[in-house]
Amino acid sequence: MKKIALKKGQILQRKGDFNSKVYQVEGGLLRSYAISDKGKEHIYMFAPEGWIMADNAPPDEPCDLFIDAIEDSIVWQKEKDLQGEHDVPKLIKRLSVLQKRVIMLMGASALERYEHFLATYPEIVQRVPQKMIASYLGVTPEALSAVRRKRSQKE
Amino acid sequence: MKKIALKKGQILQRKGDFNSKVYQVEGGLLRSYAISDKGKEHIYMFAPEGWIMADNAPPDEPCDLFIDAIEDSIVWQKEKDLQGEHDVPKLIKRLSVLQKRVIMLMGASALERYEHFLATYPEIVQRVPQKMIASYLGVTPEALSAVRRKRSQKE
DNA sequence: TTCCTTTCTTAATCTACATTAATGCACAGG
DNA sequence: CCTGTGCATTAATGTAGATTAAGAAAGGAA
Repeated sequence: MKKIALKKGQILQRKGDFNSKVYQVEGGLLRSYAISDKGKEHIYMFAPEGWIMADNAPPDEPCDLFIDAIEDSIVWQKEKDLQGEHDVPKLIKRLSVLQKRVIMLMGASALERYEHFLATYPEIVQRVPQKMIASYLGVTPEALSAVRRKRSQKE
Repeated sequence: MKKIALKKGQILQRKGDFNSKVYQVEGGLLRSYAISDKGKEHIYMFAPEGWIMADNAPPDEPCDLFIDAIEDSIVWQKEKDLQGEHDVPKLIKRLSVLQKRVIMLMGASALERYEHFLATYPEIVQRVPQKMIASYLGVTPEALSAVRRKRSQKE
């Protein structure tokens, strides 16, 4: 277990790395993202203080995600120990959350995705640039801007 | 561990059930699906013989998915034992697959999704009605029909 | 401060997919 | 056998969101 201090923008893990670690965020804000074959960046998740960030790849396979710091951050790096005190209920909870996200992605409009983001990450809306929120939602910054305009008109 | 014989169309699990089970498919074909608040059906996965089918909900939470039989089927029903011989590497593998699917869903066109489906389930294309494939891909049957037409023209 | 780069927003146009509707087919029940 | 019901396909029209382009606002480095 190792403590790591990160500068904003610093990369913690690259796609293709083996033996990816688990990061417990003590302060700051991380993101993980994939880069498609067309070169587009898709943010997979955010992790503010108190959250866990990890690629879900098995340790014998290369990981799929990049992880970097959106703000200066402090994280604890842990090994993914296969055996041992692996918290099975926590793994199942992760599966459940992912499953819900898949279901959501299949049916939801840009507006609904934005509402879902707000519900999932209420504390970080102000700390993340719009274009990253758009990337997380899977829409363009222009589309997100339109969604926000419509929302603010209604209230 | 209990053996269950299912008729085509028979429902094995409903959304909202607690303590959902794990099903090992010995023969036939199952599907799991969600129904959105607008009443639309989204197929989450298929499970032909040899596959495992389960909702990923923790046992203390209601599950999200319906499971039913696309063909007459035989399945083994197992409890989700929290403790005990839970296969952690297998759980991690499931996470990894789900993560890849999320990334795919965020960036892929209807054509790409169809290619992905063919790669994932090569053995069942003939056994599943088009409209269910469309539902799995998150597009309408009409859109799938157009994709298939384009593909066949090219080759 | 000034300059430069990046981000956000607005608007015009384009495109993939949804919706609606009509038609042809297959198969199940009488 | 006829007749209904559901499925697949095609074509038309509609629409959410992508793309392109331009200008305004915000942040960093000298």
